Amino acid sequence: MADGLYLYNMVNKVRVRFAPSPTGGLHLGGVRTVLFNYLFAKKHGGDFIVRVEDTDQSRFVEGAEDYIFKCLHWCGLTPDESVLHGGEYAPYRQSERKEMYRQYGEQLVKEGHAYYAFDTTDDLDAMREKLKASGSSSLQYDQNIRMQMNNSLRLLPDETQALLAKGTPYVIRIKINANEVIPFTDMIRGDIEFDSNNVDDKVLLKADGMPTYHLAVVVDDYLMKISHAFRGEEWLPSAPVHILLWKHLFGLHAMPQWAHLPLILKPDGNGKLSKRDGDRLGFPVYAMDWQDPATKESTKGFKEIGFLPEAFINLLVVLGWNDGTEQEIFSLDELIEKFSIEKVHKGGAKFDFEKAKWYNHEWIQKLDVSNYEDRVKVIFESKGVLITDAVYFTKVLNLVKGRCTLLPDFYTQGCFFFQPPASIDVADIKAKWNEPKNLFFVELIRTYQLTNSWEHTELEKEFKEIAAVNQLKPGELMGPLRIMLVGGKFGPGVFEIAAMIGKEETINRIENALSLLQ
RNA sequence: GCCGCGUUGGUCAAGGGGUUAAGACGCCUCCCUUUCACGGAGGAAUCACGGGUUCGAAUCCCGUACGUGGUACCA
Repeated sequence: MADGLYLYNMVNKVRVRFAPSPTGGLHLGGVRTVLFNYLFAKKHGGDFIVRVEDTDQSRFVEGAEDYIFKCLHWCGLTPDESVLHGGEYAPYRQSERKEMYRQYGEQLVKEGHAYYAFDTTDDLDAMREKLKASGSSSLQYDQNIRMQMNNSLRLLPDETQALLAKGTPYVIRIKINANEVIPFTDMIRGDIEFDSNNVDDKVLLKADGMPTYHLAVVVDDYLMKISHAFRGEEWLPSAPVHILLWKHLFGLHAMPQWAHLPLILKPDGNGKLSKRDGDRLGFPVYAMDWQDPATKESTKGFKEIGFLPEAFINLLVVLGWNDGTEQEIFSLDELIEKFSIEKVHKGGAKFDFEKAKWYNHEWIQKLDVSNYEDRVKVIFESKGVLITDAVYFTKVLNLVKGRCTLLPDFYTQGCFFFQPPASIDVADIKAKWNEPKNLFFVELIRTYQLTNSWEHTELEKEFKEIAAVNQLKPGELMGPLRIMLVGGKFGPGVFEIAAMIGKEETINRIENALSLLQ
């Protein structure tokens, strides 16, 4: 795609928006849309606006709006303007802008680009049944059918006025002209053309006085001076309606540049990734834990299962974008520098949870533990391990971080530094246990009690000396020692563990295990 | 059904007329490690299909198939 494509709109400040509906948890795809918006804005020194699209009162969910802002905050994607952050184009909640939309709807009617429609739900159902029965290829309310319907196009002006005066419920529909080509340029997909004969007369203003998405998005993008509009691919089919609305209302020259983002697909099959797929396959789909206030059903989030925000952002951005090099790990600052909308793919990408975890593992290694030790501490304390020595805690985290993929792994990999193992795999030791080994450990305890240097190299040296004297292979003894100290075959070097937990604790654990072996 | 969009290993993908068709995740083998990981070295595995255009096509064109999105007074 040519670099100059979207440049003409760069004369004005870049302003982008994320426009969520407060209807539930924030989906991966939603966060990625935010991310692409945010990166584009920041790269070009622009503003990132969050506008709440709550025009469908029947789908409104209490708490969802607040939750969305919490997710954005966790991801580090802070809006410049929003319901929460204020801004000169307030209000940023569409329900509070309700009155603004009607005048544009009326204007369109006055200018002949829209009309009043009085059809009831039953009328519409009947129309579709009729069309289906007649074998029509389209079931839409469009130019072919509108003159048979109950609207101001077919009715006499007097009849329309009478209905209006009576307070008959009505909607405003856009009037799509026949035989028109509606072209537009998408920043990702290039030139696209729609035939107006395939576009239906969409409802613009609902009977309850609220705008539909189609009217609201155009009016608000204009009023909020949006320069570039990114949204999911599912919006592509309704783009012609928006283009026409821009043409009639504000002029095409003022229209933002569009980019329709590819979808995030389920790992198996090809459909759009849904919350259900996550439940079924065992991974989260929402950014953070979400509980539906009505059903009380709760859903796990990436944050809560132990993802770092840096990793979450990283794994999302590469789902449909990369900078053309081999680089895979990007910080937010690097992304702002390197992101380009033209490099976003056209096709959808299947979500791969294994790779997602790999990103988190990489970020755990890359970041200093100070970035996440507070969160890890909460995990330890939730399991009943109180952290009293912060320095010791940090040391442990550094020792085990290499083997951690998700934050809770720090607990499984490090809990034995704070308390004796909950269970010891005695059976594993017993399999090859004999009296000489028993005597070795008795002697090891005696030696360790007398040693004055409690340092891992020294402990290892003494351990091997005793083994040599007793003509035993150290390798056959280190396994048992590890199990005595940590409970199983995992964790860092045994002597490092012994050095960390200290003389008294080491000896206690060996003695305890020996008694279990009797 | 109609309309739109898409299609490089199992997955994410680079590549846009001439390449041994990068790299990553996952998988397998080996090395390192007397644990588990990390790390290192290898390996298996890909251009949806059919026609063109061309000296030459994963790359350009046309079909087909498949997938997916839309087809609401939902966004």
